[in-house]
This record gives sequence, C-alpha cells and structure tokens, in this order.
Amino acid sequence: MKATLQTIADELGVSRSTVSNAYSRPDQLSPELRARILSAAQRLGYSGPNPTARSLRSGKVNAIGVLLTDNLSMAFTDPYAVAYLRGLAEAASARETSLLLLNLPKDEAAGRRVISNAAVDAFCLYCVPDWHSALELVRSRGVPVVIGEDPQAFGPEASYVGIDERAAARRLGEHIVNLGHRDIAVVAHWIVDDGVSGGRTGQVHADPDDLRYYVTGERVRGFRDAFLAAGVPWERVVLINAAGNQREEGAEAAAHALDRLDRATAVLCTSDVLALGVLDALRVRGLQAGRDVSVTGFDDIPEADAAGLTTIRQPSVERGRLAGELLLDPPEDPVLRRLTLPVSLVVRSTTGPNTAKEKS
Amino acid sequence: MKATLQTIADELGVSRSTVSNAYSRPDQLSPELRARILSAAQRLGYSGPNPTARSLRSGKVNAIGVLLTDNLSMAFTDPYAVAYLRGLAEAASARETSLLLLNLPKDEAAGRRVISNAAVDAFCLYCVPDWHSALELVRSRGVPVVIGEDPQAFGPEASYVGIDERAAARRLGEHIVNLGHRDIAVVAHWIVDDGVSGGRTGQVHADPDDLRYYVTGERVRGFRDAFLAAGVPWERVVLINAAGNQREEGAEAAAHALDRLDRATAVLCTSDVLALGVLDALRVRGLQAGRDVSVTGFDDIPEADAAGLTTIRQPSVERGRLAGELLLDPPEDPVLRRLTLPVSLVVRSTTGPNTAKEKS
DNA sequence: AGAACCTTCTGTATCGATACAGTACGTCGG
DNA sequence: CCGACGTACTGTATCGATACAGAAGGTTCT
Repeated sequence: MKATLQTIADELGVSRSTVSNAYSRPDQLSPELRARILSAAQRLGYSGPNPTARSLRSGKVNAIGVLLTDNLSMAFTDPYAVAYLRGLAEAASARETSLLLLNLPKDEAAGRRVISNAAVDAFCLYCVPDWHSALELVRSRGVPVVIGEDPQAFGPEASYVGIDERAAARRLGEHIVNLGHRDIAVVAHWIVDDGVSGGRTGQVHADPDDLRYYVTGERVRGFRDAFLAAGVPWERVVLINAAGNQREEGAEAAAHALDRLDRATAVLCTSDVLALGVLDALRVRGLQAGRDVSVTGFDDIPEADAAGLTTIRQPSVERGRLAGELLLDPPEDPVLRRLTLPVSLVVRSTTGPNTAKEKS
Repeated sequence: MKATLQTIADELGVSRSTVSNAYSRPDQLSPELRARILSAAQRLGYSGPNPTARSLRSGKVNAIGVLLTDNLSMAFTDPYAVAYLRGLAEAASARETSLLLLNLPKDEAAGRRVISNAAVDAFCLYCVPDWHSALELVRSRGVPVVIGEDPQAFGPEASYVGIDERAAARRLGEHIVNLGHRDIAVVAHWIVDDGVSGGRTGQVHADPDDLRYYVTGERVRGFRDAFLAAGVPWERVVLINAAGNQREEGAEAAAHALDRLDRATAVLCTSDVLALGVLDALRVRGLQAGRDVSVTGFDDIPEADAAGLTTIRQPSVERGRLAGELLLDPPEDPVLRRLTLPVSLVVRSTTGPNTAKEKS
C-alpha cells in the first residue's frame, strides 16, 4: 500500500497533524522531531503529502489553466504566443505555480468536460474567440480569469491585459498613407470563419465593423481609421483573408495582392508571421520590400528584426507576465485589473515611399 | 457559498450519490431525473463536480507532468521540442488529459517542491539531464514515467521512446567521410557544463566517452565511430562546445571551425538548430554550404528542408505521441515499454564532396 | 404465487490531507 | 505562588467528491 501521512505517524507514534506540519509548517514542531519524521518518510518511500488531497483541503492547486483552442501546437508555433506564454510561465514559476495546457477539442461536449475537470486556480484565456461556448463554463467555475482580447468579452470580474489594438493599427496605417501609398492591401487572418477554421485564403469583401474575431477586427478597423483620415475610401482597399496565422498563409494571401494589374503598393498584415510570408512572396517575384512594395506586420516578434520588418512592437513577454500576476494576486480594485500596455511603431526597411506612378 | 453536489441534492430532495451519478454515470439513473438534476445545477450555478475532490477519490487527475529544466521557454523555442510536445499533447488530448508544464527552477529545494506538489498521473522527463537530483523524487512518486534520453537512466520501470542516437550519428559521419572529408569539426551543445549552463562556446578537448549529457554524447560517439572506421583519428577532429542549442550559438561555434588556417571542410552538428547557425556563419563569410564546407544537422526540423540541410530525420511528433500513449496505457510487458524508433538519413544540398586540396 | 432479476435510487465509508481548537507542560514576571 | 504566555504537539471536523453494498419497487419466468 502506498504510504500516507498516517503511515509515517504510526511508524513514529506521533499524530498525523504533526507529520503534516513537518512538511507544511516547519515552525510548528521541534527541529529534531521534524528531522526524524523526514527521515522516516524517506525510509518508507513517502514522497510528501499527496498533492490532490492537499489541494482539496487547502483550496489551492498551484496551477493556471491555459485554454487553447483546437490546435495546441499553435501555441508553440506562433512566436508571439511563445513570448506571451513565456511571460506567463515566469510569473507562475515565481509563485511555484505551473501551467496546465488545456486543449479545447472541436467537440463541444468534450470541451466542456475539459474545462470542468481542470484542476486550476485560474484561467488564462488565450486565443479563445470571444463567442466560444466555453466562456460561459469558465465563468461558472468562479475562479480568476484573465483575457487578452476583447476587454468587454467577460464582464468586469475578469482581468485584462492588452493593448489598444485599434490605435496601434492606426499608427501603422498612418505611416503607410504618409508614405504616399494609396493602393493598399490588408492581409488579415480569420476574418472569415466557419466557426472552426479560418475559411479560405483569398480576397473578401467585408465591413470591418462586422469582423467577428476581436484582435483582427480591431486591427483592420485601425487601418481603416488611418485610411479614411487620409481620404482613402475603404472600398479602394483590397482585403484578403488568411486562413491561418502562418507564414505560408501570408505568402498565399500575398498572391492575391501582387498578381494583378492594379498591384498594391503597400500590404498591411495583422501579424508579423503573415508579413514574413508576404516578404517571401515578394522575394519569389523578384520584388523588393520597401521599394517596390511596402509591407508591415504587427507584434514585433524576434524574426521581424532580422527581416527588417516595419511593425508595431508590443511587450509580449511582459504581457504574459502581467497576466500571470493578475491571476495569482488579483487586486481588489477592478480598475487595477485592467491593464492597457503601451506599444511603439518600429520603422524598418520594409516600408518606404510610394514610387509607383500615381493613378488618376 | 459555492455550490456542491450536496447543494443540488438538497434542492431536489435526492441523494448526493444520485447527483454524482448524473455527471459520472448517466446510465445509473433515469433520463428524466438526470435532466432535472442538470437543470437545477445550471440554475444554482454549479459547474460540475469539483475536479480536485473527484481526483482524490478516483485516483486520477487527467494530467501528464512535463518536466522541463530551468528555462521553460526552451520547450517552446526549439522546433524539435515543439514537435515532440505536440505529439505528446495529441496523445493526451485524445484521452482528455492535459499537460502540466513543470518548470524546474535552479534552486533544488524549490524543484523538489514543484515535483512533490504536482498533481499528475504520469511524468514525461523531457530534456532533464540524467543526473538531475529531481529524478529520485520523481521515482518515489510512483507514477508512470517516460524518458527520452538514456534508456538506462531510470531503471526498467520507466517507459522509453527514443532512437538509436549513436547509430544515427554514425550514418551522418559515414556520409561525410564517404564524401572525402578529413578535416572535420563537430559542434555539440552542452558537452561541457558547469551543472547549470552549457559552459562557454568554443573548442574543447574531450574524450567522447566522458560526455555527461546523454543525447549529445551518443551523437558525438556515433560521429567518432564513423571517423575511426574511415581511419580518421579523433585527435584530428575539432570539437566545439555550444553553450546552448540556439541558432546564434551554432553561428558562434562555427567561427571556431571556420576562422582558422586549417579550416574544416565539414562541420557536423548535434542538432539542426545549431547547423542552421553554422549555415548563417558560412553565409556571412561568403562560403557556400555543400561546396566550400559541408554541414550536417540532426532531427530534421521543418526549417531544415528549406535550408537544404543534410540531416537525420527522426519521427518527432510520433515520438511524443508514443510517449503519451505509453504513459496513459502502460503495457504490462516491460519489453513493450521500450520503443526504439527508426530514423533515416536525409541528404540535401549542404553536403558535397570534399573539394579542398588534400593535406599531406 | 414465489423466486429471480432488473432498474433506480440511497447510505455509508473512504480518498489523504489541512485547519483549528484544545491540551500539556514549561517559564516567567510580579 | 499564581496567572499569563509561549512552545510543542494532539484530536476532530472537514474539504467535495466516488465506490460499493444494499434497499425498494416493479417485471419476468416458471
């Protein structure tokens, strides 16, 4: 039989409470007794209090649930996500808390089971669409939650760490129109969506106000803000959906902006990863970024620097770290649970003045 | 007060057991009663049986602990690791099990606490050095364990999924010597080690039989096997330590092979990531891989293909998947718990015949 | 009709710990 | 010499569920 606290207690003729204290409250017993208990435990192959029982009694499990939609590997593949998770892990680790990666399967019932069964002290909703059926269940669990997308999505009880997506995108848009670009394409991921995948990559006609996925939607709206302010009507912009947030999909999307007579002189992307794909597409076509076509990204992932990508830098690791801290020590004051972090425009070599002959 | 099973039971005047059955054993009660129970639960904001209490009673927590040393972000940064974790996550997810990422801090006492407190059904020892003090504690937890490094490190009770590292490396070595290379450098990570970091990047003189870190050690020994068989003495090989397994460190290590009069004509690396760094270093120096200098990697990560890197392909995702399956349904027969997967040599463009003038 | 059986629910013991109040036994100031 | 206090330990209730034996009631078979 597996050893328990009682086993050790019986062995030494002390009470179970005392053995428990030897592990959890060393100040409650004499050092000598504690030493005897620990050595007896070692002898009997007892590896310390059972974590589950301890959690049940104490009400803490020392884990943060990270909800990931569908494809868990995305969390590992997207450099921005990696940075965010690293920050989250740092904050958690500092409090001896671990991350429980929760993969939400497509099947809704299974997803509900995953959430209800997760032994966690808090949830980090990461890349979970605002309308996902899981949200309600997460709320009913009654544990702290931090979100990074639509600040309104979860009511005031949730913490929020994010950036002003729309204003940030607007700065990119302004940078582009200030460079004289008027023939503009926007590559955005997941703006059409069948509820499961991001749809097909290709040009779409959509009202930015209707986009369902918050982050992308805000970024596209931010671009539009800049365009309208500069007198570029939205109808003139070529909007391209990318089926996912991967480099290949950026390259594929770029084809729809580049392989046409009225080729765009600027391509704005909703993420750096997509933008890197666009740069790949330019290279294949013998076009030079920043001269023939200007390209922008979003996030400032590590690869962006090497590629010379103009982008918006957001504090990714910091964002994750703050999310973790908000979850583990939620401030009383609801105002302090809502953090909007600063961003900056990073101009590199993939953007430059419009050199194309101006259309009528 | 938070709702429990009893709350619902009292509300409807049924027994607690029945409410429990409504969730866990629907066949044990009439559909109508079950429906009443579930709707009462919804009304009272009850989100289902408490996972911790359930785990305590049933002895299962539906989580696999993934032990990561020190820097958790490495797990996300190294493409091979990402693939492995993805496979593991797939296997886990298929059984509604999640991954608990356990970050082992430098501080040993804290590390012990992390392991003892982890509520998991099994441990996956991933990138944990064989001599790490945590291993003993993991063993004493008495749960299934899978390892991916030294098959001998954990005794026969552990499962093992790996490859024949040494034989695989030997094939790379043979490929290189068959191409006529005799001035060879080996870039290996973590072959010197102060117990914490991987030491300083630079040339070292070491007996391959003394290398502490299993995977790297086996690969280096495999290279040596090929060299010796071809009559290249080990003393002739330039062995370079990389302080870590990152591209930059590969590039830095390459300097020690390239910036010298007796420049190596072939550089063998213990990982693709390092090899990509070596290719970067070649490019900077205006050297062409496969013509001026041959370069090999190990793992066949996705980026290797694009780079034309000659390497050993190992089934990374599959390896993780099998590890997960072994953990969740450990076969009775110990033999079936030890899997050695096949690998293949993938020859691409970074290797070619030795064109340098033969030394005396 | 009576035994055997199924379905549907109940009741109690238990999983392995922690919380907290309580006891026993010094020690110390006045 | 006595009450106040601190230290070291004990005992019981409890955390929130599941397991399993059993009871009540209706059916089926012979």
